[in-house]
Amino acid sequence: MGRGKIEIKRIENPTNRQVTYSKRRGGILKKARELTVLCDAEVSLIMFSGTGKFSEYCSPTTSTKKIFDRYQQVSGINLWNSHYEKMQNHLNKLKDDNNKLRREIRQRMGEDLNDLEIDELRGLEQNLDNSLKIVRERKYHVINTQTETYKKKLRSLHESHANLVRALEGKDDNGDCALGDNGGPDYETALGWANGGSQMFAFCIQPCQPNLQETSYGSHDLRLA
Amino acid sequence: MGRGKIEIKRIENPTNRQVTYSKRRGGILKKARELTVLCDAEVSLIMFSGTGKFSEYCSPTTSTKKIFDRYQQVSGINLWNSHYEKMQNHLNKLKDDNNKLRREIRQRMGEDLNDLEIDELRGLEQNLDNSLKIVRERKYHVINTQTETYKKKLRSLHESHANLVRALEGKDDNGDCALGDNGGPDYETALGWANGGSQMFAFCIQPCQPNLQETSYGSHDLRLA
DNA sequence: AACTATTAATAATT
DNA sequence: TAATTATTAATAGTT
Repeated sequence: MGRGKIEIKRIENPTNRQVTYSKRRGGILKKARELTVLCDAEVSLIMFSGTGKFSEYCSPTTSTKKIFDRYQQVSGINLWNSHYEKMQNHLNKLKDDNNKLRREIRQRMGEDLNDLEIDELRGLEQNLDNSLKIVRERKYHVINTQTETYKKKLRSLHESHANLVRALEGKDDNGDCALGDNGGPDYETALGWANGGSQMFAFCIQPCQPNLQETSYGSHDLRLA
Repeated sequence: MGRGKIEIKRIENPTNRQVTYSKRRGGILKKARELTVLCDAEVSLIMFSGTGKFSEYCSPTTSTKKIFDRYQQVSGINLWNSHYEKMQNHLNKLKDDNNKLRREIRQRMGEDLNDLEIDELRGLEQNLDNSLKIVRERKYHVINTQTETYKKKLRSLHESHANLVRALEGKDDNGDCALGDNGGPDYETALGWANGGSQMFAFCIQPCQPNLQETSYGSHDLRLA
């Protein structure tokens, strides 16, 4: 298509080459646009001339980035991987670790036991038994500590109350009370005991089927009970 | 260029559209090739038809990835960043999950209990207790199943032995024995019992401090004991 | 950059 | 679905 047929090989004359590039660039861009419109295709065309001049076309329904993403999906070539191979490996390792950890937790919850050999089962049993003892001990320790705290507060409250009664008995029968913020044991703190107490003794009530979710050990359910 | 001029607008007939796509795709690919050779340009052409069919051309002196990299340099649009960020976020989430899972396992092993509230402790205790029961049950089930298998094998062995003795008593005192592969209970299988047996009764010996590593529940240590 | 002779692409048809 | 062909579109060489 021109004044004569040409061989498809590099045009040696630089000026000619540049001119031809310019003309054909226009042509192929037009073709890309037409293909997009006529056939509602999505096209990305990127060109660099021999001198490094950059041109592109991208169908208006999409973006170069989207085309790239799609290109990867379809071609199976992951362009990011080479860039971020280490990260990808790290990611895969973490995923794998997570799966293993989840499996261990499931097994520690009595699920997924079918694959375990007898000695693995024995090990798990032994381990759970041991852990249970430690947790139980810790629980009693916490309960004792809290109980001690509440006892002290209660004692302090009693004392304070006794002082109050004594003070009132020493005064006239007028309802006015001179007691202000004297830095002594306050009622608010002492009353906090009521909440702590309900938690403290709640351990007697235990649901038949603990609803373990995430790492809450079903405490929310218990708290509501 | 055809039997008639056409308007550049979407071809409504799907078959026609598909045919035109196919033809023009070939045309534009050829144009891209020619531009590459004639003007030593670098060209990347990616096309998706309306039905999702994917085609591409890339100048042989380069690669799609190189074109993308160059495209970014020239256009200033960073195509990797958003991906990098996504990956980074994913990575962080996985790390976080990982830590939570590890913490849960530590707590299920009786470690790291200091941060737990009393009701969380109670939940954990309850959960461990429950899990222990399930694991124990499963262990007994496995032991029983194995025991039954070994019992059957033993019985079969005894029978086979008795038959052998009877056969020998009925024959002359010559050492020759006519017993061949008669498909009866074999000694190999029966002898396998010895190994199984050592595992079977090993559950009486339990180490004081189970060495839990990975998901092995210290079974390797036990196996060596 | 514009022109035009010529080839190349392709729309309609088979 | 794949060839054929009449026609338009692209463009090589020229101005």
